[in-house]
Amino acid sequence: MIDPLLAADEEPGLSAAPPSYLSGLNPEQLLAVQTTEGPVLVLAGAGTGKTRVLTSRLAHILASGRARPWQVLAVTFTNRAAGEMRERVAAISGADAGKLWLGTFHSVGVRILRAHADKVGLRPNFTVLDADDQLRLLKQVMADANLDPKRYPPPMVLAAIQGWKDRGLTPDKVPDEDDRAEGKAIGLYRLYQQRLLTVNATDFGDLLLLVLELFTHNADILTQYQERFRYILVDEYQDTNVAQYLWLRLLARKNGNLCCVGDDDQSIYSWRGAEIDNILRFEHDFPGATVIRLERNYRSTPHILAAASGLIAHNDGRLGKTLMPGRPADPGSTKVELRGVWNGEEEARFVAERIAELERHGQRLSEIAILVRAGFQTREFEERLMRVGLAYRVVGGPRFYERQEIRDALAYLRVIAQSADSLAFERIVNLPKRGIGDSTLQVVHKLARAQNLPLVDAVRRLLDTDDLKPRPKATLSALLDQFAAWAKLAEILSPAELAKTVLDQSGYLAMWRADPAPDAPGRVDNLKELVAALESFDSLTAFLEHVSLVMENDAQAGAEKISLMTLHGAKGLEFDVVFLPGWEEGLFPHPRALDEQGMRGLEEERRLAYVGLTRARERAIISHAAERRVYNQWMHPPPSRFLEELPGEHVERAQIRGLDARPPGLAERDTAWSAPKPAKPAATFQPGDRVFHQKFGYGRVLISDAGKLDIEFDKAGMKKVIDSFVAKA
DNA sequence: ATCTTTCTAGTTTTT
DNA sequence: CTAGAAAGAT
Repeated sequence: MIDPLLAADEEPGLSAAPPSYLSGLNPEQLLAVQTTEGPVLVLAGAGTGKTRVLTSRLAHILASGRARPWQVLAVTFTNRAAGEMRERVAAISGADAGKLWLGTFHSVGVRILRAHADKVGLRPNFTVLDADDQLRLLKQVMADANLDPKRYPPPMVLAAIQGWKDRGLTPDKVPDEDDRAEGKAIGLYRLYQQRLLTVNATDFGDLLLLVLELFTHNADILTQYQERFRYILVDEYQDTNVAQYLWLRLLARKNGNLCCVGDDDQSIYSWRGAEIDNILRFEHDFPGATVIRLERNYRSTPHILAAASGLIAHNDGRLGKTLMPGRPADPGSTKVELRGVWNGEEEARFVAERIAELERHGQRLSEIAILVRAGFQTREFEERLMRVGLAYRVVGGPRFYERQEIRDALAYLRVIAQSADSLAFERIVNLPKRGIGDSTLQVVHKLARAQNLPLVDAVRRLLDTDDLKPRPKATLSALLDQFAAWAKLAEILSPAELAKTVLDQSGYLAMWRADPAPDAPGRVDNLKELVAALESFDSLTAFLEHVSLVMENDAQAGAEKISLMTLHGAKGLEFDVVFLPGWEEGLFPHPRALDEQGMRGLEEERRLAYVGLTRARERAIISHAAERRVYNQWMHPPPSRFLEELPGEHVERAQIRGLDARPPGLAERDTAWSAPKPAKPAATFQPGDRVFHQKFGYGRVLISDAGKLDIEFDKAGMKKVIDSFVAKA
């Protein structure tokens, strides 16, 4: 309901005081909240109160009676952001925030798609496949097409398909010259889409692409949504891809009330198809747009702000914002701290010691974060923190729903909810072991492919023939009966009860109980946890959708623990103290980003560094190691080029040394030099030995003759090498 | 059909 | 190094 008093506030002269949700906003923020009509681009620098503006704007639109909750579409980038926004809008404007169309692009997409599934060839209970299933499906399609996966690596083909989907391209719209895998990829894309429809499933990209298709081919449906959504809000606009842009354009075409909030300096998802041009071109795409800049930063100390600004200034192609300190300079505030260490181990020790020290001075652990470039870097810190007894949590680490036993259990539920889900069926058809092996499945696959059937249907038909051997046939027949029985049970049991029954009767739980492996009990526990998680859902489909779209891992949020996460994962968060380890060439900027994207890649890495720095309120502590072991290989990376780009007057080197001198701490810690890596024993090599060479990588010895080796290297081919240059692998 | 061994290839970020 | 696939053994 609209509060008439609040609505009256909009009438000039009648209002006694501005509504409470407007108080405390600075002039730019206020403008961003109150400019409700027409296209608006809000360029919100880090820490400038973006979330506040978004929620106030939503509240304002609702409270002023401009729209009812279900007439507002608000899309965010993460589920976390969506949840937070819903909560805050509810707190400000009271009722009905639950009726807002508020969620990620993908969750809004799936909602629309389920309502009109028939229009795109799906049934409403379609499954959303995760990355793993996508790849398996593509591998099957490629096998059917007799394509050698060695020659055309499935992950590359899948990446191409995803890239096309991100750009809103269906198979027939992909230009021939964009084809990959020697002209095979477009055809595979088409077959892959066909197979998805057959098994009544979509992948992530489809949640955007198919909605786009739905809208462009059904003018009436498009109109319906255009009229419904009177106001559209988009968060993190810099990370939208082309498909999402086209989506928004279609939906906003009618009334034009599109407000996009973003920061071009924080665009870090180009590898996922994000198109930074979307935000750079907004004024061009939406003529007459109002552009509002939020440049007053209330989060970080002036030193941190200046360091981050100085760094990002090295990027070209920015819209240009200048972050101004919104809080007074505190004479006691520290500069950005920079620390060189000997190796990764010492880095972890340094960070842990520093944290312990801060904690002694009253710093809360929940306000400390260690932000790394790549997931594997967390391990060293975990080990150290565990050893010294500092509580931590890894945010976005291995996800609960991605564990093997959970995926297996989910596969059972998926088949029950949607029998055509062939990927799920295949996963559990022989789990626990039922004697259904390759040869049997081969027969099933052949029929399924020939007739374009889901696997279950293919099995059902084969039961009437003699194409299957008697024993597997009987087993499959029993299994299908079991599935039918469970499907019936699903109608009367709660999802949690159903899951319990299925895990029991299928023998899946018993399988793990009987497993002597040390991790088996943990898996049984996880399965119990899964059942517990199911209890808060009243429909199986709702739960499965939650699993596929909401990959959150926020169970322990708020606990008094250090947060350990990737830089990507930290976007949108803030902490008192932020550690930024691993600022070395070869790690950060990540060479792969450079290889694939060149200058653009470097700029994105720099933005990532910027995001990292601007997470910090009080302290940012950067470190780099002189020596690091990566995959069994010692690297001696120079410090990251980003270090030189930080403005010197806002940075404090912990110990004064030249950037490329030996790392500090070395002279004091003579152990580091006097006991370097154990001296290489003069190893002798036999033909057939696996060896490692600093330059040529791994290889195999073919001939060994008086210290001279002929080696066939995996990558570099045949080389003659002196034996002291290689080590046993 | 399933278990065991051998080999190879891939190593970032995530809705 | 390690996961996953292929090949070989039971």
